[in-house]
Amino acid sequence: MARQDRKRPATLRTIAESAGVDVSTVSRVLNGAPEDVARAASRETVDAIREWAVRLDYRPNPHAKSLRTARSNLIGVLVPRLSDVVLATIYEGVEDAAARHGLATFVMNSYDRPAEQRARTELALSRRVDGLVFGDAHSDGTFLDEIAARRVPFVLVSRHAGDHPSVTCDDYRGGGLVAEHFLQLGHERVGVIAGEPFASTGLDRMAGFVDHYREAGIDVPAVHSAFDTTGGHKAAENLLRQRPRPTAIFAVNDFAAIGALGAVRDAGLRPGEDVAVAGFNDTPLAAELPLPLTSVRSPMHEMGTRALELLVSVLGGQKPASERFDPELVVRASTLPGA
Amino acid sequence: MARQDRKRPATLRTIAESAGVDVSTVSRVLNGAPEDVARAASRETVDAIREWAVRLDYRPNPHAKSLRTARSNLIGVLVPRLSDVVLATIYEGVEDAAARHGLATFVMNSYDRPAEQRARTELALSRRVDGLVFGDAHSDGTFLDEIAARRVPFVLVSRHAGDHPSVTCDDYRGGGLVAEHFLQLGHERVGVIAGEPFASTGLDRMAGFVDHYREAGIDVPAVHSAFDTTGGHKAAENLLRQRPRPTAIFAVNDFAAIGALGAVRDAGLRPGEDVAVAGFNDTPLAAELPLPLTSVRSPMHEMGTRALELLVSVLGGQKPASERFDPELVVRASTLPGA
DNA sequence: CGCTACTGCCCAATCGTTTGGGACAATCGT
DNA sequence: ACGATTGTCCCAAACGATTGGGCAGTAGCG
Repeated sequence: MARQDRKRPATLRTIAESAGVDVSTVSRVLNGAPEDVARAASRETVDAIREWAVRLDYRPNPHAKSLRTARSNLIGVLVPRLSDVVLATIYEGVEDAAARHGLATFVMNSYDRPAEQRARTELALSRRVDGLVFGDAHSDGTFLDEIAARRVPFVLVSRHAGDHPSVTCDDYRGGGLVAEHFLQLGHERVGVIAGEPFASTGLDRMAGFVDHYREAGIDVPAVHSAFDTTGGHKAAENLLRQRPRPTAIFAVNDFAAIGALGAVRDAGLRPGEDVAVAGFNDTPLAAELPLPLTSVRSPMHEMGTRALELLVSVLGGQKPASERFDPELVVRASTLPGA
Repeated sequence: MARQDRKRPATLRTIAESAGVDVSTVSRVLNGAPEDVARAASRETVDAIREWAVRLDYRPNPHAKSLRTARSNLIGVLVPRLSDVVLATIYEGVEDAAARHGLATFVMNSYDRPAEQRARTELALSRRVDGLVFGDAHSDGTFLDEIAARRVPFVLVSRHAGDHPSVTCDDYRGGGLVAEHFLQLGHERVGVIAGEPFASTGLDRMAGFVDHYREAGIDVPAVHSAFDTTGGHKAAENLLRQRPRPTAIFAVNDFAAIGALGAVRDAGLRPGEDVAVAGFNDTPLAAELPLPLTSVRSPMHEMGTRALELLVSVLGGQKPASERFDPELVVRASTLPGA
């Protein structure tokens, strides 16, 4: 009988003693591949062991397993900020996929600060993660190169950098879509709120937008900003000060766009009528805003799941190609004066 | 010399061999309390060991440590949805505090579904967490009682249930604040969007509001809804169908409030002028909305950190008292027709 | 000088798994 | 009938850390 039915959780040994076999046999039966199992014990022994395992409510001790196998099945995820719904959604995708692969994940905020990125990464490493997902890659800087040089398996998500494997949205194309839309509406005097200068998302979206306009022979002023409402607000104020005033503003992120709407209103102008505003990511809020926001939809959840899967293949020793998802323009009242 | 300078990470043994002492000595020096250290080795040995530790870039193997000590220093956190900025912010607080206490955390979504709550909790337990933080407590149901009966250390955050230790906002008072505000503005015909019927947050906020109005001799219709924009939108449509029509709506959550703003607009009414709308949580967006939203501020981040600290004291064998934070009304244009 | 009390270490067991290598019988092929 | 094969298991050594209990040598004490 099990020595300790109540006190401590069942171990391989408890089962082994109950079933009258060796712990190695139990281990092979409970965890081996089907063929291993067959080789490890007879039909009846296998059944008996399995029965005892459920009866004793056996759960393998992950620490023991990790210690022995030198694999933690743990993935660290770094994001600028979890309270940014975009990153939270991407993380949900990562976590979903990880669960399906039997991996555990944990997130940490880096606040887009290089020092924190380093510190958090070291922390993750000291927790012996098998790999990392960076949602906060900076396109400048050498941090990721150093990590790669140390042979740490990782992938990027949302932002890309260097030629490290990444899963992103085709941000350049997304910016182009907005430009196309604006041009169709006849906007010739426009501005773009470009986000942080180190994030490929903002940079690409801006570039796609600007390039498209340039093809139409129009130069577009861009101003960088934080990715939040306050950042967007301030940036929009700047743009609105220009003369002649822009009739449309593209913010590379929904929150910045909301801030821009606020700035337009504060300037005594009617958002959507006097100044069209478009955002990016098609956050759940965009559709429900008092003035519904035109935005570019990016598959955030899916990007997260694909990133995790890419990481799995990296862990498998492969060197997978980066992936880029197609964005989709969702037109709403904030760019439709007539509506 | 270390047998393997490059290949594998340094262990106590590597250091022991380098310094010419036993691993037990190294262990005591590196991890013991100051007095232990003094008893374990001479001044010079201690220095030598410490020196080797940094030189070899030693990081304790958490799996070995957890296996031996039967303590994982891991905390599981359950939330309805991480892409809800309220919960994400609370989690950030939890994570911050955990880091300060040398604990690691990981989050999981339960989507407020009992089956997921159970499954995720079991998962956390099988990962051998030291304790849990539930951000998704249901006030009905017996799940938490069962967990408590199993002696699993946990605390609740954001919502309370039964008399399990919890860290919440004084939601009842928060609801009262809004009622007070509405009454001062002269609203006699009002409605409340109450959120999910199993969440103490919504229930308390509604109760505080309704009770306050009842004291003024006015009955308030309440309608439950999901905590998101769509839920708020639908609920507001219902309320707006009533005759006479309410002149003010209290949504127990900012997202529901935003949905309500949308519904008001869709009904051909002017939000803030024809129908005042107030929310709850004072999400960063509230202030930046085209029509800034009156909301009740709750200290989300702080609630998270306090919850973790409460859990720490539970882990220390104590039975701490629940904590309730004071909310604060932030009045903005959505309830100020003249503004 | 004999006894105790430190000081400064080391030994060895233990946590729960995994895994290479046998051991011992029964069965098979020839 | 004899060696080879196969089916069933067991042994024992890790993985890296913690921790109770030694055991020398030196110092202090009467």
